[in-house]
Parts: sequence; structure tokens; C-alpha cells
Amino acid sequence: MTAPTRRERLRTATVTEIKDGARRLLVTGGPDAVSLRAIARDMGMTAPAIYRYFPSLEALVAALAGDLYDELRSTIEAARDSAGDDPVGQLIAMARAFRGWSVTHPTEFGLIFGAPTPGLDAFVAGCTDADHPGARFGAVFIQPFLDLWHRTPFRAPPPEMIRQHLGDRLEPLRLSHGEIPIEVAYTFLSGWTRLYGLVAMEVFRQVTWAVTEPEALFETELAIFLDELGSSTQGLPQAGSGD
Amino acid sequence: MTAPTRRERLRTATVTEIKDGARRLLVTGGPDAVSLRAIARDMGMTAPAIYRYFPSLEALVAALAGDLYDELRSTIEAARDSAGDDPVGQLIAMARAFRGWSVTHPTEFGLIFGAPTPGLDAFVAGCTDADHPGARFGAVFIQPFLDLWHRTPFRAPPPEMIRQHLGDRLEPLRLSHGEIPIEVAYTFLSGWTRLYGLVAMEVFRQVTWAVTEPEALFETELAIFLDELGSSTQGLPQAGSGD
DNA sequence: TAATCTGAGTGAACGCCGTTAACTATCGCA
DNA sequence: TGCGATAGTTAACGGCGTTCACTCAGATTA
Repeated sequence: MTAPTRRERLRTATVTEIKDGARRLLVTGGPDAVSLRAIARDMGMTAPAIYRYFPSLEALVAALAGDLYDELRSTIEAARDSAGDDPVGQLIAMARAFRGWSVTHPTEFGLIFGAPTPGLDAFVAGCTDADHPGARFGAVFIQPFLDLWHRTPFRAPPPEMIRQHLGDRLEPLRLSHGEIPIEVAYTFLSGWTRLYGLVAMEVFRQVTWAVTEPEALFETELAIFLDELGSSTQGLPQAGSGD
Repeated sequence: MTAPTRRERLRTATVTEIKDGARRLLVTGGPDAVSLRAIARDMGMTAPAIYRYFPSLEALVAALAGDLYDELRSTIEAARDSAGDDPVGQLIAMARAFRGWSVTHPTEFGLIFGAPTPGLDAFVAGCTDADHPGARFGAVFIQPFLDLWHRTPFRAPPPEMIRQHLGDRLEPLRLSHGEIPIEVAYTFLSGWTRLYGLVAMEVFRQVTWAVTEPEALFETELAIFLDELGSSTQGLPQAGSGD
């Protein structure tokens, strides 16, 4: 609450320097290149000193992963905020921002959205459902869907079909974000899945054999998804043409 | 060509024993638990002996990844072959087989479909486009789409729209599998992306905060995708009810 | 101001790891 | 029977995470 003491300032500075070093190693050499000894070497320290700041390497990586989540979320929120009031335009901007960050930060993407490590798994397990990084992440995308639904309800599978298949298995989602209509819950989830699949396929280089310039596939799928929503999709606004 | 000599038999036996050990370690302890020393220890050998069979740990992991690709592909082909002649039924069986294998083999899935490691990347780079494991994999899924298209063309975005967005960026895909119609190429790619996203989200535990029993979401999406295809989707045949 | 305490950092060590080099023994073949 | 290829060994190097005992400067308190 009060101003941070000198000790605290130095400490947080060192913490961020450690995480910056870890990220630099992650980016330049892949996940296996992140080592306490290398980080310490770059800082002119010895490895055991880092234990004053993180209880283990895995804890450090988990903290870094948390920061990356926040960074990506901020990027997406910034894209939304500069996209005007139209929920569809916001969704377009957010999807593009998600892909843009992921493509320019492939190793970071792999850390947060790739195969869970036993260590990171424990970190995630320590979060409540509402506090789950993915939940805070999903919330950002849900809002435009809700806005759009309240403004001009979009096309969605009949609710009884959703209910029949998914029953109350969507409860975690609906509870953590208020009483949202089941069509919105389903459409968000479907859209998020498709967005994730598209971006993960590109970042993990799983489609290079089929398509050059995965961005074109991304834009196609984005256009078709919004078209299926069936609301105000007369042509995709280009990024930056905010009329 | 001739019968394998005794030496060769012993050699391939050792090779498979090494790969089996590597897989066991992968499954029980995660990717980082796969070490030459541990494998050798389990075999009653010393680590340098493995270098008689693989030039490096990464090469061993790459070979294991190749085997896993083949195993998954065989599983999917078996599901297709026991699904009758209907291409839609085949696609359903194959998608379910893909998810089934992936969910029961999460670490293996992560190895082949997760973030590329610098080492495995080099392995994939050594494949030609048509020889790419993903390409041989995709070919299995493309065939039912082609059959279905030739039997009763399914609904797809207008070809000029696909062409406008994707242009000739689908050429790698179309060339490696004969002159397939652009609608088939697009639909396959879109379907494969959605399948991949759905399964990766489940296996990588990216959706636990939103939905319990991801299988229900999978079945919903599968039903809706086939519904969008708009051909002979009067109710989803359950697995095993092959009439 | 002087004594004390706290926390940052060091150096040595342990047991892992991949990899290389030199060496040995065994198996298959001529 | 002898020889060459092959599978395996031991020893070693450097790097890794982690622990422990230790030092020492900076903050706190009497």
C-alpha cells in the first residue's frame, strides 16, 4: 500500500531481469535452452542466486507463462479498443491480433498453448476455475459475442440441439461469466476452437505441406465463420479502416 | 530382399526395444524424461551403446515420432475400413478414431502435433512435401471427401470465393493428391483444422475451464460440421451401428 | 552511533544428462 | 582357423538443477 522500499524495488527489478533473460533464451534457443545457469550467466550471477527469487526452474517458467498470458490478453484488448463499437469488427480485430501475436511469438505460444508440462500443469491446477488463465482469456472474447447477441441475435444451432448434445456440460463456462444464453456459449466455444486450431496449426507448422501463406487460410475461415453468423457481414473490413 | 540374416534380426529387435523404452519413458514421465541413460538402464545396457543404433537422442525421438504417425494412421484406416462404404460414415469413424487415439495417448499426441522442437523440425525439413508425415496423414482424410463429392456434391463456399481468398495457395495440397476440386481441397482443410483444434484443445487441457466432458463438444461439432456439408445427415449414426 | 539482523549472493558439491574416445569381446563368414 | 565387422564396455568432458554452508553489505533497532 505504501511506497515500495528500496529493497523491494531492487527485488522486483531483479525478478523482471530474470524473466526477461528466461524469455530471451526461450525465443533464441527453444524451451530446452531455458536454464538457470544460462540466465544467471547472462546476468553476471551464479545459478543458486536465482533461488532467492524462484523456488525452482519450473516455477520461473510458470511465472513467465503467466506474464505471456497477460501480454497476449493486453494485445487483444488493445485491438478491440481500437476497433470501434461494432462487435463484429471487434471480433475481427481480436482474432487478427491473436493470430498476429502468436505468429510473431511462436515459442511463447507453444509455452502457453502447447502440450502441458508436468510442472506447468501443477501451476494451472493451483488455479480455481474462474481464475484459470484460459478463463480470464476466454472472457475477453465472450463479451463481443454477448454484445452482438443482444444487438442483433446471430444465427446459431437450435438451442434444443445444443442442449441435447452438451446438456449442462457448459455450466463451468456459463457460471464463470454470468447467465449467458446457451447459443452464445456454444458459438463462443466453437469460434474459439476454430481460432485456436487455425493458429496452432500455423504456428506448429502442421499445414505447410498443404497451403502456402497460412494467413490466407486464416482470413478465409474468419470470413466464413462470420458469414455463418449471418449478421452484417457484407464484406470484411480491412484492418485499420475503422468506419 | 532375401531373408534377414541373424545379425539383422537382432539389430531390429534392439531398435524396437530402444524405441519401446523411449515411449514408456515418454508416457510415464513426459518428454523430458526420455533420456539415453534411462533407456539404457532399463535395458541393462550403458548409454553409449545406443549410439550404435541412433546417431543422437533427437534422432531417436524423431524415429519414435515417425512410428507414432504410422500407428495413428493405421488406427484411423482401420476405423475407416470397418465403417462400410458410406463416405460420411467413414469420416465420422475416422474423426472419432483420431480423437480416441489422441485422448488415450496425450503425450504421444503432443510429440507429433505439439510445438515443434528444433531437433524434430530438422527431421521434418528433411522430408519432401509429398513425403511429409502430415501429407501422408492428410491423404487418408482426403479420400472420403473426394468420394463424397463425386457421389453427392456437398455444400461448400462458392469456388470463386475460395479462389479469391486462397488463390493458388492450395497448390501444394492439390498437387500432392491429384487434381482435386478446389471445394474438396477447402472443405478438407477446414474440416481438418476444426478436428485438430478440437482435439488439441482437449488433449492440451485448454478447455477444462469451460466445459466438462469435452467428448460432448467434439460430438456436437462433428454433427454440426456434417450438417453444414448438407448431405445425408439425417441423424448421426452411433459408433458401431453399421447398418 | 553501535549492535544486530536480514537477505542477496558465492563456491563447492551431488547426481543427473548427452556425447566422445579408446578399448574389448563376440559373432559371422571365408 | 583366422579375420573383420559389430555390439558392447569404461572413462571422461562439460552442462544441467539443486542443496548447503558460508560471506557480506544494507537495513533495523537499542
